[in-house]
Parts: sequence; structure tokens; C-alpha cells
Amino acid sequence: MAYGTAIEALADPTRRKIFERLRRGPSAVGVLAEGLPVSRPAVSQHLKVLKEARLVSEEQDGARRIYRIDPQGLSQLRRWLDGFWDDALENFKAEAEGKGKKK
Amino acid sequence: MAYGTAIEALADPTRRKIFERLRRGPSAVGVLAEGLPVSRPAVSQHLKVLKEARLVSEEQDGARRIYRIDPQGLSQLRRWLDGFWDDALENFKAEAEGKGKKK
DNA sequence: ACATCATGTAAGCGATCGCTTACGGTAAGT
DNA sequence: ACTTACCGTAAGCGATCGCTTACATGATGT
Repeated sequence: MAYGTAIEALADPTRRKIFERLRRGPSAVGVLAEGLPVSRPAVSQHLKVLKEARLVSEEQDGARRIYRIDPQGLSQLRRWLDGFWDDALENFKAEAEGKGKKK
Repeated sequence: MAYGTAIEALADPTRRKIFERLRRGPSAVGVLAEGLPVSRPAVSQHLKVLKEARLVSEEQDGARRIYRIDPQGLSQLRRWLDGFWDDALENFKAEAEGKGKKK
């Protein structure tokens, strides 16, 4: 039931930008902040939220912190969405058949 | 690029409850409000957001409005997540190989 | 025509959110 | 030891959000 925190984390546009930036590979906080219209502490706060949602992981490298995408949060979201997708298709199929019979 | 509105819509816990309730089949506004700890106008406002995100669709049936899940918003979300998933796996593979070579 | 059901909308309020600036802490270089 | 680089955290502020109550609207029944 932890997909909730993942969705809430990805709801913010700035956090999505950070997440999509990490898609191209790991990066440090300062580097991430350069390509964004917000301050470095803001990026740090966003990374904390993403980390708690298991969407990113952190690795210390000297004085820097390297962040990379964590597949755990992503897979939880995928499982939830896939379940929904199957149910939705089933319902559409059932409704279509019902309407067909009524004719 | 419309997956953003879908994620933002599903970020709210109450909206997720409504959406999961609709998973079991179409329903009217008043019926949905009975099983929730919020007022009926609140549910109506949430349904408006879900509709604008193409996550639900509306059908008029006399004085009532029947809401059901719309697969459009769902499929957009799935496509976005699937792309992310593929990239994430690629990066992990590349990183693992790189570390292996360094040894 | 009138009453009633079912719903959308407007206004307002308290709470949460995202941002900035200021500060504290740790690691590397000289 | 001192400075510099890199980062997390605290405090505070303006804006957005979700909720409620009150009102407006359209369809159904008598």
C-alpha cells in the first residue's frame, strides 16, 4: 500500500523534473540544482521526499551525495496501475456485452 | 505530456478512494459520497478534477450523473511509467557492468 | 404548477505545500 | 589549523488545496 507516497511525491512538477533528470543517470545535488529554476536547498528537500517514497536512493561520495533512481517505488506504482488497467478493460468488455444484448 | 494532470489528480487520498471505488463499476455522485467521510459537494469537486484528467467519464441518466473509469488517463500514465521502467533497468545494467570492469 | 430529488457551483476558511534565506555540519585541499 | 566546497535542516512566508455551508439549476413525479 506504499504506492500512495510515490504518487504524492511525483505529483509536484519540480520533483518530476528532478526525477526525469535522474533518468539519464545518477547526479549530485548541486548539479541537479543548476538546471532548475529553484534554489539548491529546495532541490535537497525534494530529494528527501523522493527518497522516502523509495523513488531515489542516496550514496555518499566524499563531500557529495550522489542520487540515483531506485526501482522499488517505480515497481510498486507499476503493479498498482497494471491491476487497475486489467480491471478497467474487464469492465469495458462486460459493459459492451451488456449493451449489445439489450439491443 | 498530459500524464502530469493524471498524477496530480491521483495524488489526493480522497480522489484515490473515489477512483478505486469506480474500479468496481460505474456509480452516481450521491452513492459515492455515502461511503466516504466527506460531503457530497466535495465528491463532486473531486470528480471534476478526475474528469479533466481523463481518468473518469460522465454520462447523464435522467437527473443523475453516472461516472465510470476512463482508460485514456490510465493509459497515458502507464506509457510514461513503462518508459521510465525500461530506462531504469538499462542504467542499472550499465552501472553493474561498469563496476564489474573496474574490479 | 409545484414539490422533490440529484447534482454543480460560489464563497470562505484552515491547513498543507513549496520556496527562500540563514545557519550548522562534514569532507577535502592548502 | 584554516579555508573552501558540498550539503542538510530550521524558520518563516505566500500560495494553493480540500473541505464545508449556502445557493442555483435541471429532471422527475403528483
